[in-house]
Amino acid sequence: MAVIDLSKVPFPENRLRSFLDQVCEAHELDFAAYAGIDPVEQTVHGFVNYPNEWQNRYVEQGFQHKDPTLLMASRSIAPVDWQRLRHETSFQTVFRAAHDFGIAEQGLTIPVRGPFGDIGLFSVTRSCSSREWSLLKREILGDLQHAAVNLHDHVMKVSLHTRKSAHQSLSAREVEVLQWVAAGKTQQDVADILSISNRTVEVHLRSARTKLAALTTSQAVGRAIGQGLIYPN
Amino acid sequence: MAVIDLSKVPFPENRLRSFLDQVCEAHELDFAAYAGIDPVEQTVHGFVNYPNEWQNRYVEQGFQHKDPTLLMASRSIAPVDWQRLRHETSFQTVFRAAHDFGIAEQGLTIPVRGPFGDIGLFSVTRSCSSREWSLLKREILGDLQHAAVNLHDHVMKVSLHTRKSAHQSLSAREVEVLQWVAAGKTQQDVADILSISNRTVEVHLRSARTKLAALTTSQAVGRAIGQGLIYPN
DNA sequence: AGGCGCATACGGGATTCCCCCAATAGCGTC
DNA sequence: GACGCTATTGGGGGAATCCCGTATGCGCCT
Repeated sequence: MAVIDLSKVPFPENRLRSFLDQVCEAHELDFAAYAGIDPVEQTVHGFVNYPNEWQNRYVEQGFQHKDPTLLMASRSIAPVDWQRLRHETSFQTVFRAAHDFGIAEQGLTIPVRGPFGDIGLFSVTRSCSSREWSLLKREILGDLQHAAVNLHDHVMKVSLHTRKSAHQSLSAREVEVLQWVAAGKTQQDVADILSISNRTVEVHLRSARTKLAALTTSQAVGRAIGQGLIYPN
Repeated sequence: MAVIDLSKVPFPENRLRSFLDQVCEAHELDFAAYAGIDPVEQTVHGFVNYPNEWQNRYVEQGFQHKDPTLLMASRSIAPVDWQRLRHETSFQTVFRAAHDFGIAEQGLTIPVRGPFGDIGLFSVTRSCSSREWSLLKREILGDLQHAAVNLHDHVMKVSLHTRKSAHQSLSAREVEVLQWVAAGKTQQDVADILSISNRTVEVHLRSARTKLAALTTSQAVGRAIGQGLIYPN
């Protein structure tokens, strides 16, 4: 998965970086970071506030693949406080390294999801005691949540044109067929249900696989569910 | 600024209703409503604050299928202010009817998405001028966002729990195989990847299908994703 | 009017999957 | 130690899928 650092892009995206600074300043935070995961393009758009040295180190070590804060938050609905991850070994690995760059263990990651399986992860950190942290958190969590949503909304709107070219949606018939297949029907079953030829069913499936860039029908079903095109059964 | 932290409230079912009341009271709102859409079970769990007469009317007329606030919010990342929907004919239809029940046109709907395609829609209304509304909105949007996330998180955790208890879980190996199949690998591919026989892969798949009560592997993949056992690729 | 996407239908051949069967070895539990 | 569960491996045969095509009609858009 390619990691694209938006802060180095000569676009108005540089405003995003300064937005992070504003958030930190307004809420007495040390650092903030955003990572937007685009499931279609398999890319991660990120921009952070952290020291450059730590950014480099982070990517060098491939921490984005094992960072428990990202893993946990990408499966969660609500914000994830890093304190709850203390006991995990991967947490130790990443944060022992982070400590050398002045990054504290107090922090949280807020996940935001869009309608196309896109995920935004907004993290903030602050060096302080646990007590202070929990007080501060209660006070600013609403604002952070709001900021996270706006951030992700903005980033996704920006990369909407990219998505449109890559994400061709399925035809109504293809969705219909795929939905039945996901419900455990064979091609012949679907043909009977829809009163069409089993050959035609196969054509629709083939087309759906192509559009979803799936090698097998099973993968196509998984992708379609992941993108909310069909519902699991 | 009063913040009701749902994460700390242990929820018996009927508390959800009173939580809506608390939100309204804390933020000077008239009504609040939550609708949780579970794509797996094809169900909608709703809690509202509205007058009972309006609830009945709403469902009678099938407004949930044309209500533009729900349609728009279910496609959006950020909160949707109802003012932006004024011009739509479906908005007129619904809100002309709503007006007779004392429900104002000032309102907004906050969408929240979970990792499995589940969507929560949290709506609040208030009878006031546009100016007042936009001022109030700016002040409480963060808290509302926070409340929406916690609400959805809680509802989904409850329904996930009931779901999990009903299903037997797969073995580690079965999950592993299924995850690779969902990634588009053939049985032989998986066999090579895991350095086992393709026959063994097939046995695991068969076992997984049986446990998931799936007729085909595609359905098993769909079910596994729907239950959060594996992740779409 | 022509181009394009979609839905429909058909075929042959290669591949894969699915289901029946049986067997061994490890690991934890009763 | 017997029992149960899991992981592993194997064969054979039939069914289904997948991939390579071709072809027609229909609607939409420029």
